[in-house]
Amino acid sequence: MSLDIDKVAIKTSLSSFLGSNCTEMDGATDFFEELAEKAEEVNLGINEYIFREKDDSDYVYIPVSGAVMLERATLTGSRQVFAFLFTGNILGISEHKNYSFSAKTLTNAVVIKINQQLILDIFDKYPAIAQRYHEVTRHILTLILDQLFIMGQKTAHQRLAHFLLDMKYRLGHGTQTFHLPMSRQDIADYLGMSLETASRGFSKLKKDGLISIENNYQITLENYDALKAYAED
Amino acid sequence: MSLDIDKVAIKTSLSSFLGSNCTEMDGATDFFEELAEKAEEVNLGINEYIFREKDDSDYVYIPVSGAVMLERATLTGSRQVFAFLFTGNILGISEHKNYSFSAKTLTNAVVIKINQQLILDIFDKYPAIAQRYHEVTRHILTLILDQLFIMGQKTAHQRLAHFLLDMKYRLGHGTQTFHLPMSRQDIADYLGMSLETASRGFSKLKKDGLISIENNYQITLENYDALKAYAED
DNA sequence: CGAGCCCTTGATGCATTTCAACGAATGTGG
DNA sequence: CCACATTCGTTGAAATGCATCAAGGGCTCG
Repeated sequence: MSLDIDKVAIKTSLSSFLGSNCTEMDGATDFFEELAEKAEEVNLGINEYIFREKDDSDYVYIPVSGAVMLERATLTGSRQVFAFLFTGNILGISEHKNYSFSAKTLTNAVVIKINQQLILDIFDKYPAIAQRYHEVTRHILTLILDQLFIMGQKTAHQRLAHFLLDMKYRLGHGTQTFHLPMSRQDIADYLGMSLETASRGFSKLKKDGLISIENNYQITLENYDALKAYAED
Repeated sequence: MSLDIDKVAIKTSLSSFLGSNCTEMDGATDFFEELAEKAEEVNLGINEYIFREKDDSDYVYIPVSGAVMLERATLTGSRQVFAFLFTGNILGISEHKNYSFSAKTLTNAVVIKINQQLILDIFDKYPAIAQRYHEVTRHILTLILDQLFIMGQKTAHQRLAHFLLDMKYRLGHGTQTFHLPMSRQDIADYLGMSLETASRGFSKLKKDGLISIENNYQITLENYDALKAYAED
């Protein structure tokens, strides 16, 4: 009965992105059954593209495990990273006809793949789900506004501090230690700085005793309050 | 019958933001009637706040005339401008319970004020309108992503060039000349640079023959293609 | 005509990028 | 199992872009 187990995983992921309170909504149970039936799981290796910019945006994806990066490349070879996504996040929700960025795995990953049209059809049956879906879109919009705010305001090192606080929140699972799945270059492209400046930022925060670093990717926040104070001016 | 004239203006603005094709949608006519009946027009002076960050986001606004700026202030007195909005744009659509930024007029302005709950109620009656409304939200999201992209990639002068191209598109009405309703400081806070850097950017573009400037605010693009090439690396 | 505001311009210092070299970790084939 | 190559991160030095400080100029409005 491995098929059923798959469907359980899909339902768990769906409810994690829709919010736990969603399971008590009218028609939510039916909705989960129907969507889980038609969604599919995809296994991906490291550094694989889930979709590319300007591809037809026919699908929405939800990572079950692993980490994903949203990026856009320029003509001249530079790159902007828009977001890092982990388990329970959602990709492609805000796209119209074509994706406006590429999605690339940072690790091996399993993602749920759902047809957009399927979701639109389901909205007609379950208006409460449609409402929740668009709340998620609006939430993403406020997250991007926050990111835009940070990009405009902060110095490079402060932006890095802010990034680490965000990663602690999303990857720390209640602890001060977490593993970064992305490279220094990825971080630099996310925060709008050079690789070297990102690296120097890590070194400075370490020297000041705000963080400690093991094997480049394992980070511990040694003084959460001080790091927060540093990030916020 | 000045009231009826007001309602015509409201309907015109609604259709301009919902897209002209929307008037041919099922139920659109009824929708316009109903919304225009319950919406109200507000007259505002220059430098007035339409709403402030953290106010209850009970209303959505659509400028009929004038220009509006979305901004967020920091504890330390600096400021990030998120967007400049003109006739037919919409404000507050993506907010959940509280606004995540303030909206302030740059000029005298007339805006249509619509209750959010009213819109939600109307969605139940006219699903096609709900669909279109959420398309607008998604479109706004892609615009902010573009802005984030620019903030990360470009040098200060290139960001300014990009800004001017955007303003030409939105304010030029097909010509190469347009009037900027915002100050150098507003532009600087939008593009994440100092007032002086913004000013130097204008001077440089003028010196290079890409633009000409009358009275500080009246801009003409003298060489659109060259400006575009400059903006895009 | 004068006051006040905004914009421009110059000079200086600092933050960040760029160029370059080195070091650590990982993987490969002999 | 050990050279070797490769990739990625760190660090230093030089150059550059931008912010800051400061002064002056042009509009606008009373």
